Amino acid sequence: MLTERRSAILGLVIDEYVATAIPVSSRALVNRHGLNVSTATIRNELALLEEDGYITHPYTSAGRVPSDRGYRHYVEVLMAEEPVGPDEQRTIEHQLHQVRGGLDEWLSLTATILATAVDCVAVVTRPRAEDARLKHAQLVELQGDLALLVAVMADGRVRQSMVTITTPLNQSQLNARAEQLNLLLGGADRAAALEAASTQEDVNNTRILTAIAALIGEQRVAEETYLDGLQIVLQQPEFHDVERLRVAVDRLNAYDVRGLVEHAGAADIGETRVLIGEEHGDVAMRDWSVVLASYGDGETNGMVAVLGPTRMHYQRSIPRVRYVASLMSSLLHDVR
Amino acid sequence: MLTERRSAILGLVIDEYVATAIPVSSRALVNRHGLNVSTATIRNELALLEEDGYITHPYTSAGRVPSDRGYRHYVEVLMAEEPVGPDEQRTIEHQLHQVRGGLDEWLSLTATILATAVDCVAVVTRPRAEDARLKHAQLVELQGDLALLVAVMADGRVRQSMVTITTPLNQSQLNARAEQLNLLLGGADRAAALEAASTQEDVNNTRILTAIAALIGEQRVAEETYLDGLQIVLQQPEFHDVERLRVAVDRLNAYDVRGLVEHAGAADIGETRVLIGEEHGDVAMRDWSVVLASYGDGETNGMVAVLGPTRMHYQRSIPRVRYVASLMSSLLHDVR
DNA sequence: ATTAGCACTCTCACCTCGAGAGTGCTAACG
DNA sequence: CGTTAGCACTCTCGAGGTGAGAGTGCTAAT
Repeated sequence: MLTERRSAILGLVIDEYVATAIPVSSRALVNRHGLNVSTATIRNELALLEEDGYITHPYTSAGRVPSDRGYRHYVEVLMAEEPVGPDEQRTIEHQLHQVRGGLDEWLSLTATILATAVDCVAVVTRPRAEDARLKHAQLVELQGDLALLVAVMADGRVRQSMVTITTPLNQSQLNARAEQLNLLLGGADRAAALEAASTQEDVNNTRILTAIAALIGEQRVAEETYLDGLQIVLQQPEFHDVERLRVAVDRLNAYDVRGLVEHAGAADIGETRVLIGEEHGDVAMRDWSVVLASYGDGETNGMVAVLGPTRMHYQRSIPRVRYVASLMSSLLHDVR
Repeated sequence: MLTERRSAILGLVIDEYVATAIPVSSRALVNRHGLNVSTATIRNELALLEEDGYITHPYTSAGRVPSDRGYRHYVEVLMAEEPVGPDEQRTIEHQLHQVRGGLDEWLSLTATILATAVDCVAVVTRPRAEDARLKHAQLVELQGDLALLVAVMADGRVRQSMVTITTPLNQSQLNARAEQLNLLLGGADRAAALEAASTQEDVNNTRILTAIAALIGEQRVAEETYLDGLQIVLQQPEFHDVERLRVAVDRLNAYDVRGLVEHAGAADIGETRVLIGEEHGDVAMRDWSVVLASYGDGETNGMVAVLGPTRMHYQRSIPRVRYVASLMSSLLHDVR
């Protein structure tokens, strides 16, 4: 059972540990929070909290460290979110409005801003329609029998690939051909494009349509996720140790952001998901937590997330991830 | 003066140090290379090499470590390149032919292959024409007064940006407009596009042409350089120390590859440049060396480079960088 | 010019040891 | 019965000390 007092003590333990990264002792709790009980009483409570699995012991005579379960309780029950103050909002919006370039630059800046705001690794994915549809295809003459196919998707993604044409066509012929196929396809998804490809008599049309289908279905993690903050998170005291630092660098390099999104499921817009330690399924990342939110209009969506040690400042990171996601939603809305 | 024997000894010191990462002693040299002189003689020679600045001493009683100057002499005079054997060639070519996707995937795979082949960080830049020229522009209707401008460059780059149109145009009107501007521009470079923009009566044309000019001139490092091997190079013994490891991660994240290319100058196709330690001008990277080569047809060029500690296996890395660059040149030629 | 010999220097790994931080338990207290 | 003082016990951590080992640099002999 989690009495009220015990619960409050758990909150203090977590606040303290998050702030210092040092296992917290009964004394530290009494001294630094003006409790009216003795350290012995606190020790009794701590022992009970440990029995219930909310905290642990690195070794017999060290202070207490929160467990995944402890953090979970904290995030769901105890924590008071630290709102994004007006100044901070202004700073973030100001930085975002600096962007002169396109969407990419915007997304990558967002990752940087978020990373510095919460001292974690930040990940932002490019907005993407659930079911990808073609908006417009174009063919550009390259050389001889080679043409460049450029496909613009309904969500604004632009993709290209090369297509070999059996008989060389000049640019105006290519234009005509593209126009013809655009009319034929008119907002097709991948399946429809493949279907169309299979019913064509003309070899070139089949090739082009197949290539279009491939582009519609294509997933390119590298170009669709923007990431920053590796150096920042590695400053955290948990990485003062060589081995841990090396492991962290390795892990973060190999870390599969796609897997993360899939495991978290599509968070609803406005909602924030928190995955603590082992909760996100990846054992290799058991010491890491993830806070993520989706943004977009429900049709075309992207994701904003931060990745940090389980000893993360949830009070700050959760509202900030939520704020940035909502900001992205509205900016995206304004642009469209 | 660098007598023949002294020079040979320098070679041995470097071979030894490159292999072990341990400062090399007079004894190690005599034992491991069957020299017919005593350690004392070697010590005398080492003292003279040190006087001339080819090697140094971490502290009074440690072995010798090569200096930048020592490596430079080694690379230019002493070194025997380790050729890329037929097996290795086959493996590399085989891996490269696996690629199904586009140029990007190809470049990123190249970086990975090179990184594992030489145990360094590998950098590959996307081929790019010296003076960027437009090949074809296209406008796609998005929503209301917003259109997506897609520009294909002569070197195959595809770039997009949004353009606001004063009065909404439907897709076929946009097509016509694009066609008109394509005819007007016909392979223009940035200056010509700006020139054309300034002489237009129509506001929309001016906007579109200005946007095209911006796209032609745009440099996007993130999307034009492919990098791999961070984890690999960090395995090297020099990074067993926490502080060095952290510094290396920081540095490599912040490292400005563009600056590197600029400082190295445009290496001629077929030529390999080596920048050792402080030679590349960036003090922060004084412990790092760079081996780079250009590839392409002289018009449309890219760069291949590896980045590693000055204690790099130059014998392997130089021929491998050269080989990969020439491979890229011919593959690029075949595709075009 | 080469070399054996030797004194000297510096590092590194290892050990010990005591201080300090914390806990857990017990017995007493209101 | 919850709370608390007291105390024994455990474990870590840093300081200091030490000896072995690795290497050099010098000198004097060949």
